[in-house]
Amino acid sequence: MEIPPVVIDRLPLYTRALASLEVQGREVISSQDLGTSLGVTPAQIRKDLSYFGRFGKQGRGYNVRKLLDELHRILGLDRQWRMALVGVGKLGRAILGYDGFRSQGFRIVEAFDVNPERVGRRVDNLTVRDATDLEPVLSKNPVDVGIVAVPAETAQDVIDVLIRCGVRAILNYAPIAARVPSGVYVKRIEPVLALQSMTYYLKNRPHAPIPTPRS
Amino acid sequence: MEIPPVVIDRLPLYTRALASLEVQGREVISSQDLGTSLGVTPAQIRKDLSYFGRFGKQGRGYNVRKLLDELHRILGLDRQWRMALVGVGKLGRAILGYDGFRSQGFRIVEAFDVNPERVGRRVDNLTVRDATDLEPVLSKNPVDVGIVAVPAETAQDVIDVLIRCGVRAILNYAPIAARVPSGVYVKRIEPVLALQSMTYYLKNRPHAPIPTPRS
DNA sequence: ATCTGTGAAGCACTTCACAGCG
DNA sequence: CGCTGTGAAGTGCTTCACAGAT
Repeated sequence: MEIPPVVIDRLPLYTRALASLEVQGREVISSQDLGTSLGVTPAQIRKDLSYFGRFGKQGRGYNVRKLLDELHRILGLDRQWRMALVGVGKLGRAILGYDGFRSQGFRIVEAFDVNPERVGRRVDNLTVRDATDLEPVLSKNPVDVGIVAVPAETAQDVIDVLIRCGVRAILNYAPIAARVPSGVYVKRIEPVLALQSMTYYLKNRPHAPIPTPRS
Repeated sequence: MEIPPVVIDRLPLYTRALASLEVQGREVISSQDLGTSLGVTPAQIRKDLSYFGRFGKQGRGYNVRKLLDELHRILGLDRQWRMALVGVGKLGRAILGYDGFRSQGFRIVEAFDVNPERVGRRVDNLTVRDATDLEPVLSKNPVDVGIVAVPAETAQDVIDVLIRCGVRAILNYAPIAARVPSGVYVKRIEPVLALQSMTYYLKNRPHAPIPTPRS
C-alpha cells in the first residue's frame, strides 16, 4: 500500500511522545490523550496507525510499550544508521558536537572538509578527512545518510558526489534547493526559511499586543 | 483572502532563488525556468503568485528585481526583525555564531540562560542575561521572535514566558511539541525528526545500490 | 461505557488547460 | 508564438460518524 508522506512525517512525533510516556511509566494511552499532548486530532492518529495495522484495543487504547516497538520497527529505528558529515566549519562542528543524533541511533562515522587547515584535525573522536577522499572512503565503507554543511556554492557538487557513493538520504543544512534523482530523500534544515514564512503572519500586527490566554 | 499556509511556506524559497538570479544579473525569468531550478511545477509558481497580484508579463515572464521586491514586501522582509535567544548552551552558542540570520534581517538582540556560569558572559557582542530577567527585559524592549534552545524539560515553560512577553513567533530547537495559543506561530528545527522519517524509505533497500542517474 | 478502526464525506492543495496579452 | 493568470478538474489528506470489540 502507498502511504501518504505526511503520515510518515508524523510517526516520529508519535514515537517521541510515546518514549516520554514510557519513561513516565504510563502503560496505556488513548488516541484522544496522545492527540491532545501533540496538537493532533485523535481521528488522525487512529487513521495514521491504521495504515500499518491494528495496534489498539477497543475500549482501552494503545499499549505504550507495544506501540512504541511497532513504530520503531515501521520507521526502521530498531537499528543503527551511519552518517557522513561534509563541511567541518562552525556549523559542521556544532553538528558533530550535538548529542541528539547518537542517542537516537544515528552515528556520524566520517567527517570531510576541503580546507587543509581542518583536514587531519580530531573533532569529537573523528579525524577530519580531505574532501577529495570522499568517494574512495565511502565506496569502501558506505554510509546511509549524508549531512551537508558546506557553503551554498559547493553544496550541489557535494550532494552529487554523495549520491554517486550510494547515499540515499541527505540532511541538507546548505541554503539551496538540492536537485536529486528520484529515490533519494532530502530534508532541509533551514531556520531562515522558517523565520521568513512566520514574518508573513507577524507583519501587520501591532508590536507585542496583549497576550491571548491559552486556547 | 485566506492564503493556504503551504503557499506562504514556499514564498521564501522563491525569494532566495530570485536573489541568486539577481546577483547573476538575470533580469527576467519564466515560471518554467524558476520551477525547474527549484523542483516546483511552473503552474504552482504562477498560482502561488496569483494570490497576491499579477506580477508577470505574458509572453515574457517575471522581472526578477520587481518580483523580488514584491515578495520581500509580502513576507515582511523589508524590515529588521528582533529576536531573543533562550538557552546559551552548546546549541545556543552555535545559533549566536550563525551569520545567516543577520544577513537576512534577523537580529538576535538578547540572550538568556539559567546557568549562573553563563550569565554575564559576553558571547558574540551580547551579554548573557539571567533567565529570571526575561520578563522585565522583554516587556520593556519587546522582540518579535523567540528562539528556544533549552532542554526539553524546561522548553514549554520558556515558551509560556515568551508568549506572556508578547512574542508571537517561536523558533523551537527543543525536542517537544510546543503548545501555544492560536495567533502564535511555532516552527520547529529538528534534524532528528527529519532523519527518523527518511529511514522509513531507506530501511528495506539494499545498502548502497547502483546510483540512479539524474532524473 | 469506552475507545478503536474505517468507509464515506469534506476540505485543501495541485495540476490542467486554455483564454488572453505582449 | 511564448508565457501569464485562472477557473475547473483532479488528487491527496483530514475529519466525520458509527459499527464493532472489550
